[in-house]
Parts: sequence; C-alpha cells; structure tokens
Amino acid sequence: MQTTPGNPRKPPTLADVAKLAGVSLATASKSLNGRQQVKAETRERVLSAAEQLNFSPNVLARHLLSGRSGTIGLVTHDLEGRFSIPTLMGAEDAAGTGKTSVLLCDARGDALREQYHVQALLGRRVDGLIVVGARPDPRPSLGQLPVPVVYAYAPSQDPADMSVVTDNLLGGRLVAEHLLTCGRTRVAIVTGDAGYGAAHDRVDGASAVLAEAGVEVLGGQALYGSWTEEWGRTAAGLLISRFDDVDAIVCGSDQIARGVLDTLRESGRRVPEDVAVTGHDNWEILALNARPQLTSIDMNLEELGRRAAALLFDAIEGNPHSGTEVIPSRLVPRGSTGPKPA
Amino acid sequence: MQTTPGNPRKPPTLADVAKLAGVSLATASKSLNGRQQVKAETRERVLSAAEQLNFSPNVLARHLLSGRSGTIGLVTHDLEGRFSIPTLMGAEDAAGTGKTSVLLCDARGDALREQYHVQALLGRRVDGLIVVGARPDPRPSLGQLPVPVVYAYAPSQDPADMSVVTDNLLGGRLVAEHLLTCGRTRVAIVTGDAGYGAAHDRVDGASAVLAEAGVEVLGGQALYGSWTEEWGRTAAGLLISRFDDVDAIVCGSDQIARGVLDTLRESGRRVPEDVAVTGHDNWEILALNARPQLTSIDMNLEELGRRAAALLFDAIEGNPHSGTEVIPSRLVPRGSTGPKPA
DNA sequence: TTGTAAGCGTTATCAC
DNA sequence: GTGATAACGCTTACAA
Repeated sequence: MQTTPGNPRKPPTLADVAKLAGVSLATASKSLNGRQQVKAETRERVLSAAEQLNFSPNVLARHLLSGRSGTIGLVTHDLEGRFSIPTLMGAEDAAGTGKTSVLLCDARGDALREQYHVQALLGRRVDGLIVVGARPDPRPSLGQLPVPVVYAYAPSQDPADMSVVTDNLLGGRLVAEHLLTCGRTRVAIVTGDAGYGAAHDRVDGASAVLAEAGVEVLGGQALYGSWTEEWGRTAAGLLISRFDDVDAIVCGSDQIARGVLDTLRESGRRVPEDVAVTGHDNWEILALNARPQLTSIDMNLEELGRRAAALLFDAIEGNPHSGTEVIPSRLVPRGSTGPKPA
Repeated sequence: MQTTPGNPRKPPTLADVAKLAGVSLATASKSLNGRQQVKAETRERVLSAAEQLNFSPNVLARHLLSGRSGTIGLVTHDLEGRFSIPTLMGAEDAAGTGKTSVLLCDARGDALREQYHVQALLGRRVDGLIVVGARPDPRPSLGQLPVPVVYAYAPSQDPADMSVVTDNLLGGRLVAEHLLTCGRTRVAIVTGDAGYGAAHDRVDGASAVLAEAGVEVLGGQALYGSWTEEWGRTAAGLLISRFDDVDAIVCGSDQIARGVLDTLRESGRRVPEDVAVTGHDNWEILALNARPQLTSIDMNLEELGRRAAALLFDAIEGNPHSGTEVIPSRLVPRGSTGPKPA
C-alpha cells in the first residue's frame, strides 16, 4: 500500500515488473495472468517482483485492447429518494462480485441531464447501462444505443427494451389474502396519488382477491390522496366516521399507514384487534418504529437490482433479452395485523 | 444515437472520422479538440463527419495517454442508510460539473471489503478517492495511497489525512440558542447511543450554551439511549413524570423527536406551547410528517460532499491539504418550537 | 495548415 | 518457455 519511495506519482507498469524480474514484457504478462506457458520458477520471480513494486495492472490499458471497459453505467433519478438505493445496491452487488465496476450518475428526474450523463457514460465506453426510474410508471425509451440498456423500477415504454419492475398487482393480492386469512371482511383501501399507475395496480390486486372472496371494498372504491402521513390521518378519520365497523385498512405506502395508525390509536381503536393495518414498501425506518410495528409489502428492490444487473451482463455477453420482467413482492407480517378476535 | 447500420458492435473511432472527412488522424484530433492550427473549413468537415458517425471519443484511450482517468472512487459504508446519500450527491454534483465521473462502491461497514474495493479502484486508475463513513466517529486511516484520499462524514484518525465532517457541537449550540430565544428554561436532552462521539458533541454544544445563560439541563445530564422512536417515547415519559414543568426537549435525532412528540401529545401536552421539541438530521420524511412539523438541524451533508470533492480535486491538481474541515450545520425552524406563551 | 510517427500500458500472435 | 512485435484509440511533437 506504500507509495514507492522516489517514484511518488506514477504507478509502476508491467515494464517495471518485467525489468525487475529480468524477463520480457510478454512473459511478465503471462505470469501474472496465470497463463500456462511459463516455468513455475519464472512465474514466481515475476510475482514477487510485482509484489515488491506493489504493481496493479492498469485496467484502462487492458480494456483499450479488449474493447470492453469492465464498467457499467448506472443512471438514477432518485438518489435522494427511497427506491433507487436498494436497486443500486443490488446492481453494485452483482457487478462487484465479478470484475466490473459501477459508474454512478444522478439525473434527478431531468431528461436533459439524463441525456448528458448517458453520453458521458458512452464516452467512457461503459459495457452497458442500467437506468433506474424515480417512480414505477413506464418511461420513454432511450432508443437504440451502442450498448445494452436495462430499465429498472420504471420500465421502458418500448417493449423491445429490457425492463425489470416490481409486482404491484401481487403486492395488492398478498395483503388482501393475508387480511382474509385474518378473518377481516370490512376492508377499506387508502392510497396515494391517483396519477401513479402503481397505486391503481396495488388497488386492483387487492380488490380482485377480495372480490373472489365475496368481499367488497368499503365505499366501493379506494381513497386516493397523496403519499403522506397527513393523508393517512385524514383518510382514517373519514373511514371511521363513515364505516364504524371497518376492520382492516390497506394502505398504499408505509407513510400513509403511519398516519392511519395514529388516527386509529387516537380514536381509541385497537390495532390489530379492532382494525388491521397494512403498509407497502417495507421502509424499515417507518415500519419498525410504528406502534404496533407495521405489516408491509417488501418489493425486493435489491433483488430487482441484482436481476437487472444479471440481465445486463447476459446482454453484454451477447444474449439480448426484451420485454418486462416482474420481480415478486413479499409480505412481511408484523404486529399491525393479526386474527380478528371472536 | 443510432448505431451505425452494418457496424452494430464497435463504436466509430477517430480514424473512421478522419477517413470520412478525408484528413489525417492528427488533423481530426486537432479539429475536435478546438486546436487553433486547422483551417476553419477543414474543421467543419471533420465536425460534420464526427456528427454523422455519432462519434464520441474513447475517454479510456485519452486518459491512458494523460495518466489521469478522469474518474474518482467513492467508497461508502452506508448506502442503505441516510447519511452517505446526500454526501454522495454533493460529490457527484461537484464531479459531474467538470469532466470526471464517479465510480461507486459500497463496503457495507466491512474493512476487508473496503480494502478490496480500494484496490479495485486503484487498478482502474482513479485520480482520487472519497471514503464516506457510516457514522461520524473517527475511523482508521487507509494509510499512504498513490492517489489523494478525502474522508467524508467519518474523519480519519490520522490528522495528516484530509477529512470533512459535520459540526455536531454547532448543531447543539444552535438548538440551545433557539430554545433560549423562545424563552425556554426547563430544558431536557434526549439522545441516542452513548457510544457515538457525535451524540456527546451535540449534548456538549447545547449544554454549554444553556450554561452560559444560567440554565442547567434537567436532571443534570442528557438521557442516552438508542436512535429510535421507541426510546424517544420512553424518555419523554420519564421526563414528564420527573419534571412536570419541562418546557423544552432537545432530541439527538429526528427519530427520537418523533417518539417524544407522540408521548407528549398523548399525555396532553401541547407542542410547542407547553413543550418545544427539536430534532437533528432534518430527515424530511420524518420532520415534515410530524405533528407539528419538526424543528431540526440540517447538517448540510450535500455541501459536505461538494466540499470533499472540491478538496479532492485540489489535491489531485497538486495542492494537498490535511486536517479536518468542519461544515457548519444550520437550524431549520418549524412548528415544533416557538415562543413560550406568557 | 496538414500529415507522419512515437508512445501511453496492456494482451495476443507469432517466431525463436 | 520465452521474447519481439503488433495491435487498441488517442494526443502531440515534429516534419512537410
């Protein structure tokens, strides 16, 4: 880890190693790369020379030759937000295992900035691109690029592109099934901005399962509002005044659920005995600190990121895919749901 | 943006551009780089050829020559957490403005993984490194590396290294001053894990200001616990039972403050009329959804990231710095604090 | 004003 | 087994 004394700036090159070991460049290269065409003793000499110089091969030079950079670009639109981070971790995970690194850019929801970053990444000769959206609705395609692209979280509008998304329908189904199992029949749904396709999908998933069991959503439809605790508090107030016998509230996000829980507690309803509550996203900072802890849907975002990376690597290897792949969500049961007392 | 038809895989090179424009490699290069030694008309021809081929120069090759990669490495330990993200955004911001890109790695708090990533980044010939810690306490130095390193959020234990940290003492002072201005004199402090140096710093900052004003912390010292809402709820219960006249509670984090707010509300105390409450971190998801919205300390993490990047770039330019630079925090007043009613 | 050629640090293809 | 040598795509003296 020490800088070579007397040579403070430039890292040692393979030529330095070769010279020190008293061999040619070619032999040094072969030795370090585990080629079979060198005598064990020679290899040993080269290795120790490399060790001594603390040599680390210049990956740029290597890739100049191979045509691949060993690098993928990750363009996110939601770095400050909640959803891109696990996705990014999954991708970084999948990439880091091998020998590729991740170049990160945050486009902050701006198409122009995205364009700029994509160009910069292409100039760096990334082998592929993962684009992580800020919200789950379909987004415009980047079009034909010289390298494969995978759209994560927010799918591309072009079905010829590769996309990986969460399963919002399933999320809805899972909570509904869980609540039915708990014996709930007076079920309301509170969710966020009606402009989000995902909000509708989750509602549809839940409604379908409930309908199959002969249960109709209280009020005949979900309450749309915003993704905030405030709306959760308001909506819960509306619900208990209109439907005194409500015994379950499905929330479109953990934030909404937190608000719902607060209003229920303050109105004297017990959770989960009187009313069961479910969230969505499994944002632990909210779910684990709730009273009681919140049953929620985990979208497996990290898995989504890993899968996106895996698809990308496969495409880079020459096996392109297309269409939208859906990552199943899973239910995380906690204290806010449970069997309805007799 | 279209792939050149018939040449689907390899991006066009400068040679392609030169050939199409009917000039030599050198002339093409000069034209594209704005060198003055080419006739305007020739340059025009080259530019349009480049345009036509959708040429983007291979940055790897360029940097192989210049010795710099135009890349910095960002090793974080807290990708899933709250603190590294804004720092990362600031750094990415500062870098992206120029022509350097950010290679991201998540070491997940593991020293070995960190070591591994650092080596990988050095192999990629990053021009410098920013290491973002998971918690604000000093961490072991990476030692002497061939490129400059800046430690962000968690400073290096070695004062010869460059570090950029938040000002926890100031954070404490700011809330104390604010509360005194509000006319509060019965002030308690609830904070998190006593194992965090930052927790003590914040307490010390607040205590000092209060002492200057002749106000002693209720109970003579801060209550240490954990960084959770649960602890906030518990601590608030303790406080109001022991000090019925408490009129302000300084919390070590927004999470703790959320818990404190809940207990106060449920015990019938009005916030801020009866008790003023302050948080720390200005985590908007918590602060803005609180009832009332939470007065908090913003550590200016994005600025911290920008500053770290600026220091790094300067060091890369040949102006190394050393020691720890402190980024001032700022108070964000909201509804949870206000003047004490007469 | 333009072109030729050397070189950046590797790897791969050959001779030896 | 080993070592020249030619790439890879670009910049930059230096020559024309």
